Amino acid sequence: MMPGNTVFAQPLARSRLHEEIVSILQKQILTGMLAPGTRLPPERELAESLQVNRATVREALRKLEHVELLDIRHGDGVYVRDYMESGSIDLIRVVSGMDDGNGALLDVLEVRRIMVPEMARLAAMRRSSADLADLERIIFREDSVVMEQDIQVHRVIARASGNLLYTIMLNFFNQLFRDHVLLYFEKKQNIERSLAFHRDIFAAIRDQKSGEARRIMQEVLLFAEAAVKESMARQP
Amino acid sequence: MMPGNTVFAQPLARSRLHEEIVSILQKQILTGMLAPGTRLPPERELAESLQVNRATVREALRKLEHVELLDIRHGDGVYVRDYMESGSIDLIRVVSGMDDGNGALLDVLEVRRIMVPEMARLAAMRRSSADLADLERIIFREDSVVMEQDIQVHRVIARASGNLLYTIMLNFFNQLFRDHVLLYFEKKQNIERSLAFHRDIFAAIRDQKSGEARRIMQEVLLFAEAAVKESMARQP
DNA sequence: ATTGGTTTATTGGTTGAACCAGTAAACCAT
DNA sequence: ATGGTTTACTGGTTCAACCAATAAACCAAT
Repeated sequence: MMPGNTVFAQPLARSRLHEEIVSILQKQILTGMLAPGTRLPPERELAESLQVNRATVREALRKLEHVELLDIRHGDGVYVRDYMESGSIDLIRVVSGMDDGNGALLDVLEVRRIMVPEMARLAAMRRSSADLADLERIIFREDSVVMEQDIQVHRVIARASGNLLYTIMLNFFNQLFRDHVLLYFEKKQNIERSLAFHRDIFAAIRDQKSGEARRIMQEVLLFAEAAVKESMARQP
Repeated sequence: MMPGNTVFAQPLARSRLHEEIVSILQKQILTGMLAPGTRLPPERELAESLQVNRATVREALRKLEHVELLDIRHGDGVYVRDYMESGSIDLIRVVSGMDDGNGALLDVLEVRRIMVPEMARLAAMRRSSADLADLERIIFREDSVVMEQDIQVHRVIARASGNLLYTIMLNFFNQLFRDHVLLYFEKKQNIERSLAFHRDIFAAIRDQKSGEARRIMQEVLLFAEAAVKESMARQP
């Protein structure tokens, strides 16, 4: 893969104004500065105190409503909800991005360690011949970058599991650990570990050996997890 | 519990205008009517064709951006993303609410069957004495409604697992199956099943028998799952 | 022919000032 | 005490602009 592209890899998305407001309020809610049940100032006041238009404030409040951090009641007001009662996984992204957010990342790793092997097991049981063909095409292609190959392998396995939620959660994991994955595939030994994994999981899924698929997935996850934790320790 | 409250149980939330727009676009994207990569008309045109103000359109588009169904690019335009690449669990809610949405609900049940017993196992291992006290207080209280009791039991177990993601996903499950849970606790035999479950899981967690906690949780989940599937078959 | 800078039309982002619509609290009549 | 009415406040929506980023067309220099 192309080395040294860490600087201009991302388009450095300039934050939009309403996203700034989201960050400010998010932080205050998650740190408890704004306790659950608290009633926020009216939109008009918020807009004035933030020196911003009311429409901009509204777009920010809307986002916080979507992640169930706020309760917006027409004619009444805006109330802070208890984030421990939220059912929005997006909250994890927010918490992960905070100062001591690595704890949340460890939580995600723990859940992934349980879910993804099970996903592989189901995939081995349920895979169609089309799934198998996709997997083979992805794995036995010389020109491709291993990292992209790896992501696609997981994606096809998720699809083969026949469970939409697995696909979505896999995407969620990939997004969350995007930076760590980039680092992971810098090391030659990790790349070789992945290639071996691709070979083995393909065989297991081809032969519909569900237990073995599960085991293979679990092993590679533990391996990758150790690498992630190590890089987290270095760059907190 | 109070019977016959099915009519006025919910405040029949009148949909806000921007939510209507969200529904319309969501449907078109998830059914493939709007294919990934498609560029939406400019906000101004959308507003005109929907006979609605641009600010209202924007709040709708914002929501769809949050669930990763749209990609909004300043100065460029609004593009439809591939929902199979979304990492937003909220999508499941949307899919579940569609015509053939029960498939998605079955997917969620399948994941829950894997995750929640593991959550109980961790809770038994990690529970603090405060967690245990909470659990005891909730379970051995005569005046409470069993359904609320049950939800709180699960909530404390999630908290005791020490993993924030479990708490959030549990909330997600509860919200998704809210209606089914209501039906579930109409039946006397189900209530008794839950009371026995509370007793057993409490003992397992108290004695920190993690394997047993896991097994007990798994059994009650399978039991409840069967009931949910049955009621799904009756009321699709 | 390619590169790099400039212009321009288009599109999302933000603003200000209104008005509509739902809520809760105070108030009043019964 | 109960039920209906008024009122002040708050979120929801609208309208009409202007700001800012993008892409495409264009142009100039190499």
